[in-house]
Amino acid sequence: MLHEEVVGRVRAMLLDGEIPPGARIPERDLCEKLQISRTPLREALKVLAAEGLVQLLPNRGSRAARLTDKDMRDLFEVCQGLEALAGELACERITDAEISDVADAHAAMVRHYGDRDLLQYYRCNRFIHEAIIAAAGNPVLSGLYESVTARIRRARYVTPMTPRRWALAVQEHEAILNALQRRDGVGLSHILRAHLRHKREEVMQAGFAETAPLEQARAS
Amino acid sequence: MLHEEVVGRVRAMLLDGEIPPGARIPERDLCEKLQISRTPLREALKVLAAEGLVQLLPNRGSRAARLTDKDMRDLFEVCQGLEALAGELACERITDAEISDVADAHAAMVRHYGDRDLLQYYRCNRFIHEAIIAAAGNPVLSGLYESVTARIRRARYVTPMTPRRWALAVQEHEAILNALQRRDGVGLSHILRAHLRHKREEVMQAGFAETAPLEQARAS
DNA sequence: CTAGCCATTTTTGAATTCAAATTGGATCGT
DNA sequence: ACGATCCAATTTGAATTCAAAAATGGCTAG
Repeated sequence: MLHEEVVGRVRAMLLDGEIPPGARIPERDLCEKLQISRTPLREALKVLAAEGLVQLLPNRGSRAARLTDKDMRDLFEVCQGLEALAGELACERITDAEISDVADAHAAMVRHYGDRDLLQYYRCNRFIHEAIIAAAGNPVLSGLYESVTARIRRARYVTPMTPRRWALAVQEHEAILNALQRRDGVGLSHILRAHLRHKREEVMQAGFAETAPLEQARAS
Repeated sequence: MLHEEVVGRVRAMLLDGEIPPGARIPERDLCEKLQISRTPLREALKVLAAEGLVQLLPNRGSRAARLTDKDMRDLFEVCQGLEALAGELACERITDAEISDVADAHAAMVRHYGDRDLLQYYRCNRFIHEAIIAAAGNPVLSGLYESVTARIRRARYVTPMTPRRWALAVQEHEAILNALQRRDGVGLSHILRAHLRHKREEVMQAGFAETAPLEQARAS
């Protein structure tokens, strides 16, 4: 197994919650689960610690990082900034074909909204946002965006969505597509910022913070 | 030596150019220079690779990453986005005392401009930008900014500055301080974007890209 | 019966060891 | 003499081993 693969596997376990936030990570167990020795696993853990997904405690091993309300706010704020930037750049660089792809995804998303199919709605939603990032043609930006969104994804897609919020989100997405088609970079960046701000308010209000998960439930 | 210390030492060597861009990194040599074994060094290299400072070649070791023109453009663009975001947030959160610090640094910077003391000018310049980032009160943002600026720092501060450009930069900094004192977030973010765009044009025009460093000069 | 202390065990951190891949050079063939 | 191929030596990647730190459990004393 390649180094990057180990990092990817462990990252997925953290993001999927297979290793829950705050849980200790016993190297030995993970090693045999992944069928590797401790050396490559420890390399991966250090990389993930630098990404903010893992917390290293000197001489006491590592834990899955836990997001506080503040962390969540900070991540959303940065995400807002990155998407706004991506929106501006995308309007300068996106091709007609790419706009067409986004329009298709948007149409599909609106259909799923009509069906109240939240899962498929989110799939299209995510595709659209990622397409805008990709259209910015800036790998540094893409990398940071990927890293930031990965950490808030669960919160973003698990928070219950009220009919009121959902309708607003769809409306905002109409504006997003519109600005993109007009290649109105400044307009798009404003809409994206507002869109993310609303999403953040939604998530923060739901109080998703990964606080105090109790070290471990102990069977008595 | 602690893990983070190893990462820091090697990062410094890369950023200072002690290990020049494109140079191969012989693990063995670095190990004895740092007085550690290969295991912790390799952990550090993988972390630095994730940061984009080191390029890992499977089964062929690692090299100090080399920035192309495109990389430089991408990094500056992201930096622009981050500073713009920080500017907006800072205007909401900065204290009067912090504004006062920035004003002092600005005054000192203008004096150094008058003396044509580029080194001291840059010191104040950097302090101001970092103070704005810090005032945003967002550690995620600070971390990304630190990582991005570190990679372009040499280009940013080594590019020769024409009198024309320098005067413009000082003028822009006047506007930056002014917007900050008025707590005009939108205005500040616009000025910062323009400021960074000009800096980027300056650097890109100077053609700083770290291209073709010749594998190694060979004494015949 | 509880609290505090010490020995044991477990787990982490790092050096060493071992295997695999690559590189450079030498030999052989054309 | 030139080129291809094979072998040795170096270097990388990962497992194992060793040492140090922390957690655990038991023991004794109050």
